[in-house]
This record gives sequence, C-alpha cells and structure tokens, in this order.
Amino acid sequence: MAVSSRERVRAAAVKLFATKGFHGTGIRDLAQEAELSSASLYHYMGTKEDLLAEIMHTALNRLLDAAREATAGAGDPAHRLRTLVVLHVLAHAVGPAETRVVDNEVDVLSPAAREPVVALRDAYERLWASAIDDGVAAGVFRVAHPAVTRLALLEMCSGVARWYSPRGPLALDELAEHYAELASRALGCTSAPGVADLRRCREIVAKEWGVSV
Amino acid sequence: MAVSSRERVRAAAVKLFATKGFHGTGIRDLAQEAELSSASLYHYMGTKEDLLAEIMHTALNRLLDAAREATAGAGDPAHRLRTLVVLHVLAHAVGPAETRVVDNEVDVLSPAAREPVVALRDAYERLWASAIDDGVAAGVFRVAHPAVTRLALLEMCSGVARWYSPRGPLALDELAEHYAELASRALGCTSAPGVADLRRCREIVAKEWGVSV
DNA sequence: CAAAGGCTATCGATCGATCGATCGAACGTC
DNA sequence: GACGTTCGATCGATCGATCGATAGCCTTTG
Repeated sequence: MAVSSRERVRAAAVKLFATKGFHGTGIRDLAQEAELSSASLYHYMGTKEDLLAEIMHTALNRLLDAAREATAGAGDPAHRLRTLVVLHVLAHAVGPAETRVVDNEVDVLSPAAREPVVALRDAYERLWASAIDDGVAAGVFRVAHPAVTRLALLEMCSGVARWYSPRGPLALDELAEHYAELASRALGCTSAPGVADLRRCREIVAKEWGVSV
Repeated sequence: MAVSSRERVRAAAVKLFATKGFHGTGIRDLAQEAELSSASLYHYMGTKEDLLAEIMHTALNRLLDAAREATAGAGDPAHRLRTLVVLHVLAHAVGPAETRVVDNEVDVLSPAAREPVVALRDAYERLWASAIDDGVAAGVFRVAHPAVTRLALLEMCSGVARWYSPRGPLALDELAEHYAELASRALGCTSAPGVADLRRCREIVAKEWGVSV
C-alpha cells in the first residue's frame, strides 16, 4: 500500500475540514475522500471530534517543536523573532490546510477537548512573547504595545495560509524573508537586518513536515 | 416594539454565525436566539444561505461606503493608508461578530451567491491597493512587494476582530493609532507620522454602525 | 357604528433528507 | 481458524424547510 488507510483518513479530514469546515464536512464526505465506507472510517478514528482534536494536537506539537528547535541557541531577540516569523510563514505556506483547521476550528471543540489545544497554542505564543519582550527590554525593539503587537504579527503571518499559492509570483524564500522584514520594521527593530537562518528553518520544516521545501 | 423581529433575526444570525459558524448554527438555534418559532423565521428570510448572504452584503457595503467617505479628499497616500487602517480596525473592534462572519464564512456560499460578495471585498481591497501603490510610486513608501504587503496588513488588521475586547487595557483610539503606526512602519513610510484623522473616522463609524464610539 | 374582508405576524406539527454512529457479516492473509 | 479490514444496512436524532391554522389589526363597506 502506498499510503495507509489511516493516513488517507487523516489527509481527507485535513483537506475537507480546511475547505468546508468541521460542521460542513459529513462523515460520508470524509469516507468518499478517503476512499472508504463511512463504517470503515470508525476503524481508524473515534468520533469526528476526536479526529479533529488529534489533527490539532499533532499540528501544534509539530509547530511548537520546530519553533523550539529553530530558536534554540539563537540568543539575540531580534534574530529569534525573525526566525519565528520565517518558520511560521514557511509552515503556513507549506501546510495551509492543516493550519487553517488549527486556526479556524478551535472553538467547535468541546471545552474538555479544547483546553489542551489552547494550552499548546499558548505555549507557542509564549515563544513570540518572550522574543518580543526581550527585544524591548534590550532596546533593539521600539514599540508601544508589545502584547498587542505580538497578536498583530501573529495574525499577519497566519494569514499567509489563507491566500498563498505556490504558483504565485513569490518564491517561498522571498515570502518568508519579506514577512521577517515586515515584522522587524513593525517592531521598530534598531539592530542590523541580520538575515534569519532561512536555510536552517527550511531544513526543519522539510524534516518535520516531510516535504521538500 | 423596541426592536423589530426582523432585526432580532439578523442580530441572532450574526451572533450565532460568528460564534458557532454557519453550518454549526441550526434553524432552531436561530429561532431560539431571536425568540421566535423556527417557522416564523421564514417570514423574515429566504433560506439560511440567503440570510448569510444578506448579512455579508450589508456589512461589506457599509465598510466600503465608510472607507470611501473617510478617504475622500485625503490626497496624500500615506495619510490615506493610515485612514484606511484606522477605519478598518475601528470597524472590526466595534463589530467583531459581523466581521468574523464576513471574513470566515465566505466560502460556504454557493458560487452564485459568493460572486457578488467577493466583488465587494475586491472593491474594498482596491482602495488599499491604490493607496499603497500610489505611496510607492510617490516614494513615501519603501517596500519590496506591495501586493503581498497589502494582504499581510489586511490580515493583520482583520485579526483584531478575533481577540479585541473593550474590557482590555487598550482604548479604541490607542488601538487604532497603534495599528496605523505598525502599518506605516511595515511600509517603510518616510513621511512625517501625520496622524490619521481619527476623530473623523470615529464619527463615520458611529454613524454607519449606529454605535457610540 | 358594526360587520366583513384582507393583511401581517406567529405558531405547532410535520415533511423528506441527512446527520453521526453502530451492528453483524464477509473478506483476505498468515 | 484467528485477526485485521472492510462493508451494507440501519439506527435514532436532527437537519432545513413547508404546511395549514390562528390571532390581532387595519381598511372598507353598509
């Protein structure tokens, strides 16, 4: 078997949840996309909600691990922030469907299922917050409202998943670099525009996401 | 009657579509929220999809009208762009539910119903595009990829609807000003940080949205 | 003025379709 | 023959939508 049925179910769910939404996707849609009967689906998943929660967990854990690995050892806050931006943009451009599910369907989960997902997202956002706060404290960032700015930048970068197409005029590298530049400017970055380690981020994304970037 | 049933149906739909999504909102949920029977609902709307489309039309037309009014006569591209940012942020902070519906539920519409909605959104984005392009041409903006930057800024500003709370530490004015500053910086604005006409934008929002701002 | 007729707003009951989920049976492989 | 997969058939619940009926309120008519 080229890909296992289990993987097909997951891929089908990511695709359909991203395009039609969780409530807009029926069990039978899922089955058709995965080339299985609706009954067979339940051999590989619990409830439909379990499937959604599992997708969110793996996606967020992957992003969190990748971000920790990419920023490990990068001491300079400005460099750390640029690295986070590059990684975030690459991840959202490479896996827009998965990302859209994570970003848009969080609150269809029941409170019990939502809680650990939100905790993961918070842990990820804390990486951004500390990079920004450290930069402000060190004087390399000059920005009035760091917390609000963090939210603004995160939304800006996540938006990539909503419009980016690999067939567009911009290569992935240019896109990521451009966003790093936008973020640096918004933060009033005073340090030299030291390039984030783009190659390293590309390798991490390629490894974690299992794609060639 | 304080508010008409028709208005209650509309308000209920905006609230529930925003929080639970279009497909996550049942006719009976709508009826309960509007304090009507599910049968009576159909006295005030066509299908559920018609209701969604109507909400999107009025919301987008309002935003488009407000943006045109706010930027009329503001010749300087940098000033125009800051005005667009301020208005966009105010609108998204004042009516987050409506905005989330417009931003997130566009593609549950059938192609026929979606087409005019997308046309309205495109017309609105064209205001941003021309302000940015004019600024680049005039040399007041220095940015590598204007079209991508426009998308990035729009996503950033729209994100306000996903997290802003009037009970937060930031007043509406500060929020709008801060976003205008972020956008100016991202665009590499070289002109003096001339404040957008915040008061005028507030008045327009107060008038068009029928709220005190 | 009162009765008649029409119009707006509302509802309970119910339609066929689809929903998520489960069952027992059959398949192939070791 | 045991086990991992797959499926057709089907469950009760809920979906969006429609039905005929009713109650109140204008306007018209005698």
